[in-house]
Amino acid sequence: MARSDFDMPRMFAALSDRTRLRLLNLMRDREVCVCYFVDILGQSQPKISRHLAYLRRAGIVSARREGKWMHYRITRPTDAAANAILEATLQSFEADKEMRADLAKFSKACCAPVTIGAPLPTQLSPYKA
Amino acid sequence: MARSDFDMPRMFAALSDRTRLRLLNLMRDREVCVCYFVDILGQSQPKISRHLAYLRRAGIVSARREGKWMHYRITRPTDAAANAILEATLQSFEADKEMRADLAKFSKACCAPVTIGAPLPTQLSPYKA
DNA sequence: GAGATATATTCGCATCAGCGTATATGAGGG
DNA sequence: CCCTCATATACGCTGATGCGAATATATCTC
Repeated sequence: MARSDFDMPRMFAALSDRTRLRLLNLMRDREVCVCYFVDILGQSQPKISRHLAYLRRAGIVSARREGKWMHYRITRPTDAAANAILEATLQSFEADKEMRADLAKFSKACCAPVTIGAPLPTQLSPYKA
Repeated sequence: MARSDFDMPRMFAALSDRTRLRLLNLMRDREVCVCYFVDILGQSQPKISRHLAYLRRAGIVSARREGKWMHYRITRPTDAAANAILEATLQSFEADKEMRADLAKFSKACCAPVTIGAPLPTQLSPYKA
């Protein structure tokens, strides 16, 4: 059930940036290493890192360290409404050209014989509706 | 179907403010006159007006003039995903104490023998899921 | 058209977001 | 330890946002 103390405006603020939406798109079904974000979005590492921190502060993603690498994944909000909103947002990416292109680049990067050097992304169990 | 050129970040930015969410809550099933917003939220008229303008620029609400009064109502985005997000957001208000209190004040204001002086809100046909 | 009412806009200010650049932290390998 | 690599954070700048206060616009009434 929904918790009335969830900070909805904060979540919306986190979603109000194109770069952050692209990051979420890449994390939709898997845990992703920061270096993939940098490579695929073609943007500076500090910028990516800052946006990931923003998403983390909003409670939308969580991070896990593995050696030198940091893996980010989407954290499902405990608030039911927030979760529904996030799900609808993620679904909207399917109709977005750039988002699809990002995912395509992602598959390419992960299937290449020599990867970026970072560990391969971990496929997560599919979300329950 | 979803239009890929819809400005999703802009919509999220519009939703990232508590005051604007409260305005949307009051408009959920009806057209509402500005003076009701001012009365119920207990905030200054320019502030309410500015937030309504923000919502309008984001394409979430539209306005209709009736004499001296302006009536605002929610505009359903043509983008399907945006519409789903907006719907989930509106539903989330049902679990929110302050939102419910706002609606209660609203009923009271509209059922009072002498209203604020503004025209009564127009009930809109229920939205289709 | 003068006054009253409802609403919108402007202004000035404080705060915050986003960016590039530079630097700090943290882990691994010699 | 020192070096390197991956990532995070600090700094300084610019532009946007939110606010109260004041002012402008639009409509109605007389």
